[in-house]
Formats: sequence, C-alpha cells, structure tokens
Amino acid sequence: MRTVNAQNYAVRRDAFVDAAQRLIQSQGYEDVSIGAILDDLGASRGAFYHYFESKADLLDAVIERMTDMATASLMPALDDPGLTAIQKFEAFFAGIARYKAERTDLVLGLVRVWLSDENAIVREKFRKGLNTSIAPLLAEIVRQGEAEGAFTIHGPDATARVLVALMLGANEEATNLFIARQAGTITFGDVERTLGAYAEAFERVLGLRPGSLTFADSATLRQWYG
Amino acid sequence: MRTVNAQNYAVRRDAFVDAAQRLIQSQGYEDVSIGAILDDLGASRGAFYHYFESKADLLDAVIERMTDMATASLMPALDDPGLTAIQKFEAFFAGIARYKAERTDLVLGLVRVWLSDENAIVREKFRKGLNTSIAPLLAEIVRQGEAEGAFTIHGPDATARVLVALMLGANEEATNLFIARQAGTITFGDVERTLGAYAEAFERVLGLRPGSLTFADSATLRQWYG
DNA sequence: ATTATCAGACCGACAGTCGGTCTCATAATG
DNA sequence: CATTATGAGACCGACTGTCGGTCTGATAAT
Repeated sequence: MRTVNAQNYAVRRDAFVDAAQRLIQSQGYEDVSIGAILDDLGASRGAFYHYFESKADLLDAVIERMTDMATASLMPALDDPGLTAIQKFEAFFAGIARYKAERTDLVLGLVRVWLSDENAIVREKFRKGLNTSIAPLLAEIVRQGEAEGAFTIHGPDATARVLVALMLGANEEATNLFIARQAGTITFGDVERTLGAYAEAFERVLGLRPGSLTFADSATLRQWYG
Repeated sequence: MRTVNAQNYAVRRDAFVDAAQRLIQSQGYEDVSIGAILDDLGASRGAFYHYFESKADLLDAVIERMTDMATASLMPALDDPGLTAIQKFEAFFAGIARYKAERTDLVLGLVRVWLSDENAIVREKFRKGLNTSIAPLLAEIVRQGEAEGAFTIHGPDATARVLVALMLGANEEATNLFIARQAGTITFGDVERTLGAYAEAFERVLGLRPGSLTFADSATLRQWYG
C-alpha cells in the first residue's frame, strides 16, 4: 500500500499555486486557462485535478497566499512593544505605502490586470481575505489605544471593522485617484483633499484630535501623484 | 434608405435586458448563458449580437437598470425642501431599509445567488454604480447640513465619498451579520453593537453629537435579526 | 528476500458548454 | 425596387472538467 507523502504533495501543490499566482498577476484570473498553467509547468491535466478540485479551488489557494504575504509584511511593526497605538497605526499605513513604493513597476504593471472586469472575483476574494485577517490586528491596536487613553471608542472589535471599511474605501479611492491623476483629469490638490478626508475620518472614528494621525507623508504622495 | 426605428429598437433591446435581469437574479451572472436568454425570449443568436456587443455589454445594461431603480427609490425624500440635512440622512437609510423590508422574500431568495462567487462581477459593478450615483446625492445633503451649521466637516464632496465607503461597508457587514445570525453564531446584541459602531462612525465623520443620528429603528432590526 | 497487491500520482483523449463570428435569408422602408 | 436593418442558425475555437488507464512505490504475505 502506498501512502501520501505529505512533503512531496505540498511541494508539488505549491508549484501549481506559484505558477498560477504569477500567471494571474500578469494576465488576470479569467484569462488564465488551466491549459496555460499546465504548459507553464509541463504538467498534465490529470495532475492538476489530482491536486485541485477545480479552477476556483486553485484560486482560493492563490488568494490565501496573497493575503498571507500582505499581512505578514505588516506584522513586525505591530509586535513592537515600544510603540504606542497611534505609532502602530502610522506604521501600519506606512507599511502599506512602503510595500507598494518598493514595487512601483510591479504595482503599475498590475493595475491594468488587477482592475479588469475579468478579475473581479480575485479582487473581492482578496478584499474578504484582508477583512478577516486585518480586522483582528487592528482590533488589537484599538484595544491598546483604548488602554492608553488615546482613543475614545465603544467596542474595539466593532471599531476595527469600521476602520477596515474605511481602509478598503481609502485604498479603492487611492487607486481611482491614481488613474484620474495619470489621465490628468484631477489636480494634486484634489488628491490631497480626498485622501485627507479619509485621514480625518480615521481620527474622528477613533476620537482623536485633528492632525494627530499622519496617513501618508507628502513625499510618498508626491511619488505617486506628483 | 431605411432608418432605425428608435422606438422598436429600444423596446426589443429592453426585452433582452428584462430577461437577463430576471435570469441573473435567479441564477447568478456566470450561470446564465446567452443561450438561456435566447430560449427565454425565443430569440436568435443573431438578434442578440445585433443589440449587444457581448455578454459583458448586456451585463452593463442590467447593472445600469439596477442602480437606476435603487437610486430612484431614494430620490423623493431628498427633494423634499422641508427636511433638514439630518432628517434627509435618516430618510435615506430608512428608504433602504424599507425597500428591503417590503421585498423580504425577494431579498432572501436573492442572497444565495447574489453572494455566490460566480456573481462577483455583478456585485462589484453594482457597488461601483452606486458609488458614482449616490456620492453626489450625499454630497448635496452634506452641503445642506454644512450650511445649516449641523455638520462640522471639510469639503462636502470628499466627505460624501467617505460616507459612501462607510455605507457600503455597513451594508456588507449587515449581510454578513444576517447570515451569521441565521446560523445562530451571533446574538442580537452583537448585531446591535456592530451596526451601532457604524452609526457612531457616521456621526463622528459628520461632527455630530452622539445619538443624534438614528440609523435603523429597533423594529426593523428585530425584523431581520430577531 | 522476494513478490503480489493496491492506492497514490499522473497522463491525455474526450465530451460538453459557451461566447462570439459568419453567412445568408427576410422584412421594412425610402 | 433597391437598400439596409433585422434576425436566423450553422459554425468555430477555447475552455473546464471527466474518465479510463498507466506507472510507481510502499506494504503485507510468503
């Protein structure tokens, strides 16, 4: 009797996820056929369906990896015991901005594919994934801020979820602004004003005084929208 | 020379949109084939591609109709000159709640299909559609509230967009809460607390005093989550 | 130590579906 | 009646998922 070798199984499965992620990031989900992944790997259809139930099943695995990577890159700052809640918040946003800034061309190349209609499922699953993985992290910060007397809120968990909604909105808005700015239909001032409104919303939701939270520094803003 | 009969053309085109909307609402976008729409209407493939460039094109038409219907049902209250900005806000939310409450079984039947993975494009396009059609309406209310001295904000347009982000977040949350409540994994208190956090966020973003905005009355809340 | 056995790993032809194109007939209209 | 909008339906290529079957290696029996 032959038993499943967990080690090899995981490795081979990961290979499919790797290839899929790469292809999806360069062409978008719907435009990547299973055949293309097979060609890329030199694998057979049978092998694929041995490791995955369906194409959608493969997507779930890809998304999980994406969200894991995204949250992992934000963790270090949050574990630092020397930071106040406000500082952690700022580190949080700075982390996202830095992550994107360090991969400018990747991000730029991704935008078109990432925003295409055919990629809606990926976007939404990613959103949902972030929602469930980030909300608890934010809740932790909120709890700390409440303990420090810095935040004035009711219920850290519910507040965290509200913040996630704002974050996702701000992110979407930032993307739209980027495209509009590239097209020249808006000014840099428009960008500052719109994103500023989100920053202010954050402050107010947390019960902070105006200007106590720095969302994105001018330099980063200039880099993307200048 | 023969000219297009705009009247007939529109009627026939609408027929396709009608059928598509009905089928999509009962099966979800990806699961509705063009063939099914053709069968439903007794039309031919040629006819379809005479009126639409693609299946995606048809979807756009369906979405437009959906968002039009949704916003139209909210308009009357907003045009009433006798209402304060705060009252209009409340009418706004009440309008959504009422709309859904009056169509309980439709909504319930829709949930499964509406939330399926295969329907992601529809959800997102609907979101985007609401975003562009609702934000200006909210901006108008915000402007009025600012003039009345009721709201303390910077830039009505940017604020309106933040509010839309909160609204969409609240709506998504409400759906998740509904499902979780049905499954019995959360209590009515959890629901009140979570949605209350969104209501409070609204107040704070607008610079209102706590409790001055009634999101959803207890009766409606009980009806869905009781 | 050798071999029979059986399940995991994998292959690739194939069916069925779907979106979209093309050709050609028919109907309406100037 | 000439022209063009309209529509029918055969057809194409691409895709997902299935299925019968092969190969390989671990285990149990001898």
